[in-house]
Amino acid sequence: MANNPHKKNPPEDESKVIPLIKGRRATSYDVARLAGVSQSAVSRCFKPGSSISGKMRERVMKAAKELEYQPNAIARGLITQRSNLVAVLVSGRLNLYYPEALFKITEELSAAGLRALLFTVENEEDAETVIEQAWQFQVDGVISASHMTQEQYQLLEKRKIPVVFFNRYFADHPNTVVYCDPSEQLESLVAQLAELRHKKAALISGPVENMVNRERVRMTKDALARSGIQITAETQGDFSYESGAAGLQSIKQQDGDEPTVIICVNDMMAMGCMDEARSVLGLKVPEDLSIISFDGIGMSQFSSYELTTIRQPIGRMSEAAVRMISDRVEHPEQSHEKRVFEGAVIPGGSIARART
Amino acid sequence: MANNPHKKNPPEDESKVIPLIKGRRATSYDVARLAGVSQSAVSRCFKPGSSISGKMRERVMKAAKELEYQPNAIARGLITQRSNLVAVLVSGRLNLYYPEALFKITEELSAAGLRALLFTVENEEDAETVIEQAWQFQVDGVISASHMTQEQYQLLEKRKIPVVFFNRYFADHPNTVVYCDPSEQLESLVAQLAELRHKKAALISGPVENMVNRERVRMTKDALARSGIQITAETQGDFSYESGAAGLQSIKQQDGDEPTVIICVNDMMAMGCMDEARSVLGLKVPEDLSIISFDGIGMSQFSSYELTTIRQPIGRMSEAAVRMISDRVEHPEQSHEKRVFEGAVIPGGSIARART
DNA sequence: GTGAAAGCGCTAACAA
DNA sequence: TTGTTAGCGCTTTCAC
Repeated sequence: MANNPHKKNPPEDESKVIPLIKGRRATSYDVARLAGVSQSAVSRCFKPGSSISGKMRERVMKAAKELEYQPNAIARGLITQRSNLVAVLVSGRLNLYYPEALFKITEELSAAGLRALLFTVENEEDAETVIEQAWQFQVDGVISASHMTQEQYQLLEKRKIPVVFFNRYFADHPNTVVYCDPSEQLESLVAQLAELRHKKAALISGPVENMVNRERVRMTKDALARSGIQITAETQGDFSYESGAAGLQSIKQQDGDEPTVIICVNDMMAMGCMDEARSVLGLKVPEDLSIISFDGIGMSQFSSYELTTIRQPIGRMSEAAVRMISDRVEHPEQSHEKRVFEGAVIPGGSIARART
Repeated sequence: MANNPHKKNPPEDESKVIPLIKGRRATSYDVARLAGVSQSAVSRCFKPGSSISGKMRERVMKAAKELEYQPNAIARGLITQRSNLVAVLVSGRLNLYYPEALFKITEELSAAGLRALLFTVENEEDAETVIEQAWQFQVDGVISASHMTQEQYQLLEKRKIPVVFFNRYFADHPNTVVYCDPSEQLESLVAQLAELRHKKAALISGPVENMVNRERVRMTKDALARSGIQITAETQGDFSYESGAAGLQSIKQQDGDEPTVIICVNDMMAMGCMDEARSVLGLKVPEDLSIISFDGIGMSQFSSYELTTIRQPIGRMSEAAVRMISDRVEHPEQSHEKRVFEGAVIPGGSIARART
């Protein structure tokens, strides 16, 4: 080990003191030496709530400023067993709705004194390696807005790493979750469709392994059944714009009665669907065809679309997720909690009275 | 310090050995003890390229697997002076084009054995605190796709933290940059406009402090001048959809001849502009009004828009940024480099012969 | 309130 | 090839 400036402060063995050579980062020892105090005093100055005299604090801070000293968070993490790092797992592709949540989560984490270690997860193997990476980096917690198997979750549990799920959860396993339940709003939206004389609907769903998709499909079918609206066609997309467009084509090619309304599991597909209806099939939306969907992403309200959709309160959900993860980091044995937010209907302009 | 299982392996002072109590994370000492080897042997097994016998490796790996041991990256970072962390600075709001780059960068970093520590930066003060945070966490490097003052950059330089700028740089200071220069493509696009008989253009620019904006404005004016197209109106937006719509209104209210083409500094504003033209002003695009812009974000090609725009090769740029940052981490004294990518015209369908 | 000393879990120089 | 040893920069008892 080349340059070891310290270990025991005074008596100063001048021959061994490395005088902050160029480029070397100042350590608490350097500050202590300059201020003429012990290293532990320096440490205390940078720990909020330590008992320290004003005079001491002043001296130390002056020296610290002079040396541009900032405590080394890595070293601190090593001893406190707290990295202040939170792994944030998102799936990069699909769904342009996650960026909004991601940025909000990052900001909130920052405000809570935590840093976001970002991981993109596209599939199960990714999740596997990401979990190992996060573990190696001693993350204090995980916020997962991406796919994860139950085994992977249990591994994290076993390792006592708190996890908060964002818009997904395991029904048969206790876990901490922030979630949006749009069922009430869907109910009223579907009732509205019934009033508008819609009798036949088509459904464009998302990836079957995706929980948000499954839930939305389930509640849509329930609501439609209750309102006496029949599903005449159903097709599966992958949440993307293109798959929404393709979905409409597939519906048109299916036998059975023409639907008067298309229900898309997310906005992105609804936009694809709407564009396809207008520019390829020459249909007017909403006059010839109504469309509703879920998410309420920003672009769904651009005037080309003005989707009638059910918005998730992304901001509050992100805030809640961060609150929950920092609570769980502080109190690991705390019981699980599920925070469910309601959706909100954005009236938009993509529904109208059914063509008869 | 409650549980200290080690310091010196054999002779095993059984009274002091803590037998991996529940929940305690296995350390290299635990593995060493179980495998009956020295702790440093364990360390070597996890360092690629260490000289170690097959037999030893096998024994150690078996024990490691049994204890689910993974090296502690934080502790490793403390001694190697390499955190393997790279700060990624993005500006959250505005511009939905950054998410694409962000996810790509994260993936590439991951492939290079580096982790992305994500920071959102909205203004100069944010940048200030973010830089301090990054410094505390001993990041090996910074990829900045957000605002940063020259002083802030110099601070990072002084601290010997390599920085790669994404789509921005300081002209009067050496720095490492990945950049997209769309001027050639713009030249040909403007020539095309001239052929289409456009004589009067309006410009919707972005925030003046933004470099990409300034560059695009400059080269647009140059190109227009060379092609003999006059700028009859100019207005400033903030890169957002809404400001694009407002920009068009502002242009319409300005005195002077009606422009036949609007040039927007990014796609998002162009989309707002197009929607405003169509749905509020009742204009047909491109028949009544042509629009061109910059970026080539995914949604610019949705059939509602089909913008004629100049795409940035985000994927290659992200890849380059990561390559450059890991090079600079490895070789800090290496000279600066600027990698400039060309744009690519997406023909789209938002330009036509000028109305006369 | 302050300082001395003991590590957090790891790597790496050195010796064997 | 393997083990011993000395720290990386910090926090935290424990005396004083």
